[in-house]
Formats: sequence, C-alpha cells, structure tokens
Amino acid sequence: MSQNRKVRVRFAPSPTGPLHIGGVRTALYNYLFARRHGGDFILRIEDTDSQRFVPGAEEYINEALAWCGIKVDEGVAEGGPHAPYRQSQRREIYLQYATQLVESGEAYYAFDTPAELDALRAETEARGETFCYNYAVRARLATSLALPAKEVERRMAAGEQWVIRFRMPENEEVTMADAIRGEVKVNTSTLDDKVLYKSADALPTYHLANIVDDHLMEITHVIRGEEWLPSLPLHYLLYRAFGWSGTQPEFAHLPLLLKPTGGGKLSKRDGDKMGFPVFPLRWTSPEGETSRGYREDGYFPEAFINMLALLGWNPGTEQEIFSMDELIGAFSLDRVGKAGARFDPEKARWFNATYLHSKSDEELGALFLPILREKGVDACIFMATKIAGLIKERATFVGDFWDLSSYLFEAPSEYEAKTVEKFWKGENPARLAALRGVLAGIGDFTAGKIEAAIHSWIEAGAHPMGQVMNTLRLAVVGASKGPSVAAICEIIGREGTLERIDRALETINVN
RNA sequence: GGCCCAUUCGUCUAUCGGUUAGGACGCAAGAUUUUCAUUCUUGAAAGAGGAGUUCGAUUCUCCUAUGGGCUACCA
Repeated sequence: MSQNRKVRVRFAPSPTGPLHIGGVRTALYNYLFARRHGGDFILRIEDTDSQRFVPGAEEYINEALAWCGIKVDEGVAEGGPHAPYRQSQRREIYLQYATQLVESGEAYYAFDTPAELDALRAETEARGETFCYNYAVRARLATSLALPAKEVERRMAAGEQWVIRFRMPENEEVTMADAIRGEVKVNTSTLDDKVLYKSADALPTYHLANIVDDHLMEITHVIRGEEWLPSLPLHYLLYRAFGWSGTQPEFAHLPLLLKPTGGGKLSKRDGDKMGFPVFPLRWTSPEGETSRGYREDGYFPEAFINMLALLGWNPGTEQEIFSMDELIGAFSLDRVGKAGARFDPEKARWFNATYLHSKSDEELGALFLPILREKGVDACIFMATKIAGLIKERATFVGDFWDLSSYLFEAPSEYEAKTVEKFWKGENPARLAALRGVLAGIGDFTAGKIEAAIHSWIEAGAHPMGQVMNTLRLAVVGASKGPSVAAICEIIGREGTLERIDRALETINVN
C-alpha cells in the first residue's frame, strides 16, 4: 500500500483535557516508529468538537510531549508544509470533501433533528430491536435520498440544519488489516450511516476530518488506541469512496491501558482515587480541580518513558532499561502485545529508583540543593552532592532525600525506642563517653580519619564493634538508619557530633 | 442487547508444535553490611474451561466462560 513512501505518522489528540498516560504511550509508540524508520512525527489537534474544547489543553499536550523528550516534526507549534495542523482552522477543506461524497452518491444530506432521532431510537428499542441508522431506515427519513431535489434545496435555503451522512453499503464483508491483530472482518450491515459533517457548527466529525487530513498530510501509518478499531471499517470505506485506497495508511490498534485493579480502561479519575498520577504533568482544570503529574511527583522523564514503553511492548530480550535512543533502535510494531495492560504503579516507582541510582552524585546534588535551601539549610553544591551520594541508594525520588538526610541538619529530638532498648545498655553508654574523647582528639575531622580512629580505639580496648558503632549511631542519628556513621559525623562536624553525644548521654540516661 | 478485540505466575511479559514454561516488579528467606537501605543468592507463584487437528499442544481450529472496547450531529 505505501511501501515506497516516506514514513509519516501522526499523534492526533483532541484538546478536551490533559493527555493521560495512555495517550502519552500512543504518542511515544508513534514517535519511536517514526524515528526507527527515519520518518516524520506529526502532531495534529483534533478540535472538531466545539462543545468539549478545554482551554489550556493544547498547551498541556505540547508541554507534556516536550517533557517526555518526544520531538514533534510538524505540528501546531512547529508549523510545516501541511499547516494548519489544527482542524478547526481547516473547516472549508472538510466541507468540500464531504460535498464531493454527496455528489458521487457515497453520502447524503439528512435533516432529522437530534430529538427526532432520540425518539426513533427509543421507539425501536421499546420494541426490543437494535436501532441502526442504515439502509433499512434511511429511506423513511428526511434525507436527500428520499426527498425531491427541490425540497432539499428549499430546506437548506430556509436555514434548516442538516448533516452529511455516509451511505453505508448493505451486506458487504469488509476485510481489514491491522499490524497488531492481523485480519479483521466486519459486515457493513451491522454498521450505521455515520455523520460526517454537521451544518450546526460547520465542522466535520472525527471520521471525516481524520481520513481527509491523514490523506492530505500523507500519513503512512496510523497507530492509535484500540477504541478506534470498531470504526476501522468506516475508515476503509471512506478511503475507497474518495478513491484513495492506493495510498491508504497501514493501521495498528494499540491495546488499552487498564486500571491497576482491573475493570476498565485507565481513566482520568483513577489517579487521585488510587494514589498515583495518570497524567504526565500536573493539571488544573478550568474549574480549579488539580490532578497530580509524574513530573511534579518527582519522576524522571526517562524513567517514565521507559516504563510506558514496556507497557504493551517488549524487545523480546531480557533488557528492561532503555534510553530513548535504544527504544528507537529496538521498537517494532510486531512486538506490541494484543491484550490490554494493567498499569502497575509499583513498577513505575522501581523504574524511577533504578534511574535515580544510576545518576551521578553531581547531577543529584544539583537537584537536591534547592530543596535544602527551601528547608532553610545554608548548603553549598559540594555539600548537596556529597549527601546525595551518601543516600541515593535509599531513595526512589529526589524528593525522598530530605527525609533521608534531615538528621544531618537537625539533632535528634527523640530516640527510637527499639534501638534504645537494643543498644543503650551494659557498658555501651560508658563506651560512648570514652569514644567522645577519641573523637574530640582527632586532628582532621574527615570520614576516613574518624573511622580509623574509632577502629583503632576499638581494637586497643577490644570493644565489640557492633555495640560501639550502633550506640554512636543512636546518639548521632537517633535511630538505626543511614549511611556510614563516620560519614555522618564528618558532615555534622566535630562540634555537632560531640554535642549530640553529650545530649544522648544526658537524656537517654534520664529515662 | 448488537458488533469487534482479547485471555501464560498477583502485575508486566518471553515462548512463533517437542522447554525442568524463561525474565522483571512485588512478596518470602538467606548472605553481605557497624544500622537502614543498596547489592547478591534462593524460594513460592502461570498456560480460563471443553472439544478437536496432530505422534505431540501454552502455541493451530471451534465452542463456552471471563475481561475489555465500540454502539452520539464525542474523540
């Protein structure tokens, strides 16, 4: 069908709200496919539903894709040879094509009002039948098929509202190809005469706009969500009606992303309900409702993308960590799964932790510094970097760093009961008092020197290492946690360390 | 209701007729560690059910069940 054309794919969201992670994954697969084949990735805004337009949604989409590292070649913000890329700005184009279909007999004008249709639908269902606006009913309705041409003209001239409907063929088996599912067959008798264009807002519906734009923009592969599979026969038939079957794109329908609990596709509301973000970026609706985002929750975009890529696709190897470039090199549609994938927030966290652990201390320090400052700590980048290196293995997010290191800046106000019970006994308090003297006498208060001094004191006195170290840790940290106690002492400094020891000796003994 | 799609450990998945059904997350145990965490090792854990086809089915076909999607002058 389109073997020799340059690969061109599009991501075509409608600006009815923020993009959720299912949409981001669709965009990602399109992007990976385009890059893999040296093609173009186009962003088209499908704003043909004037009722559901949400201000800010388009900006959100642009920002989200940029955060994810998905670069748009042609689109609303970037421009391109097929501009405009916003469907509301292409109205005349659609009317022209819709009219062409009426003239060739593939479509027709219909004058029935929504109220009339509702009544007809209710009436049919009351009889226990399934309502379908097709060959069987259209002859009885007010359409250009049944009405005399003069009457059609009269109604239109009188300003009556009309729509253009596709004339769905009767009893024809449509055989379609899907890159992920293989062959899919549907009989046209189960389909209805879909509305293609409505005079009320002078806008096309999705189906018409989509086919016309994909054709005009020379799209070679349509990669979209599975929810579009039921309308694939209509789309095939539209290509045929326009005489474009020769350059019809190939189709791939992606399995849906499901709720972690099962029971339906992931929806915009699930996030706050289940305690994880469903949006890439934080979103505040025009009504003022805020939903959390992966970015604001502290996810690295690389980790987020890596996680999404593997939700429904796999490389066939055991590799799980992929950079964007590696994904581009490995991606193929035939390794996309057929079944819906349940989203697992735990695995998302694991991906972020893995990425965080692999980052350099310097990079993490730079991210940690503003947090320290915000907490009122007068730290420098060297200090932030040093601490980041000490605690990163324990963190999932940079946002965890403060909780994992706050004891470096604030002396313990209380001591963990379990640890007190375990170590504040026997000779340990006395040993700590003795150790205080050792620490006070160290020349250069650095981790290496501190550790060496403690060790030689332990050896000389034949003290039990575990008891000594943990008692010191209890005094300095207040709990049984954290990196090497010597490293902690260095950061706290001699004065701070000695103060904390004194304080422990006083307060813990009292109770 | 109608039409369409799907179905391997709890979850994401590998397997393209012959495997002790592999990996990852999570979970459990152990080792390492001055603590916590990391890391490492080990373990528990799966082919929805029923018919066929075949020497042989997780793999192919059909039926059933279950899950999901669509069924708007929404996308």
